[in-house]
Amino acid sequence: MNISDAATQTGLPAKTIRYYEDIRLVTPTRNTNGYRVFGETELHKLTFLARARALGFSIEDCRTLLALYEDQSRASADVKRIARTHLDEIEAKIADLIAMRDTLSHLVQACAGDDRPDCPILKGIEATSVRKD
Amino acid sequence: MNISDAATQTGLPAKTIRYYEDIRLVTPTRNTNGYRVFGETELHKLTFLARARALGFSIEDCRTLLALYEDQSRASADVKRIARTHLDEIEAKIADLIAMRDTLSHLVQACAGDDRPDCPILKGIEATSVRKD
DNA sequence: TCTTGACCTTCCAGTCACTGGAACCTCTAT
DNA sequence: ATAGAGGTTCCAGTGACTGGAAGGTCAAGA
Repeated sequence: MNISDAATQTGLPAKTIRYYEDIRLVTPTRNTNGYRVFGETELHKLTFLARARALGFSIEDCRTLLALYEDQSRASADVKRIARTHLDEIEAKIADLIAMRDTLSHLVQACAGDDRPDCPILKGIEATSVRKD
Repeated sequence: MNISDAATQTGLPAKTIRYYEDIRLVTPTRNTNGYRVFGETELHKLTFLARARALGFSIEDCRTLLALYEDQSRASADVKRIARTHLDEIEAKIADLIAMRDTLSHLVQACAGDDRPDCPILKGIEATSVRKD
């Protein structure tokens, strides 16, 4: 299977797959013509990577998770610790964004949005800081 | 006022302030010794930037907002449009993160997290895609 | 006066995870 | 034979800083 088929199968851009080989996340073999060949194993790994990335795991987390995925004698505690940490980071980001949204949506609502210069949004940026509970 | 005082006043790292000068967001004057001098105007601008950045506006949005902030004959509609667009992006990010969180927290809950290899998280990454409502 | 240490300066490189583009090679169909 | 769709490598750029090296400047104390 060539790279563009692998891209279609996994939903990853071909560029990204090449990048993943570059940083040694996958190791496709090569044809006599130099083209990458993706077998079932590499395709599985790419799919795993695509989904782990969609869950927001960093590349380095993905590398570790992939190693655990392939290690039949892993401890699930190792996986859970990584996932738990990542989950906490996601929660923190959500909280940050909600604080931003709340501040900003108040300001947007207060702004007439006409051709006059008076603007509660600019005043708000001048005066307010983002509240984190 | 020297850069470290400006940093303290605004809460921005000195490095960041230098960077903001580099990309022409602020234009402090210079002392005879070459040190940057921050007057009231530049300090105001830095404070405005720090707060706009805390609300998640991009640097380019900040540049535009700053120009509007300084323009006494602005139309508040211009400000509102930028803020509204940004607000939509924040909402989208929140939705993405909540989808990730929901998927991931289910997987974490299902995982025993002991020394056995059986792991619903890895299985979940293998099988599940992130649901966006 | 000299020295110490805390400032300040510039410039270069690195971060993260790709992405775009140039220049070139290979395969398939007409 | 040629056109077009694939493939390859390599280099540079993204956003918004951040770290670090190498060196200039200043105020206080011995």
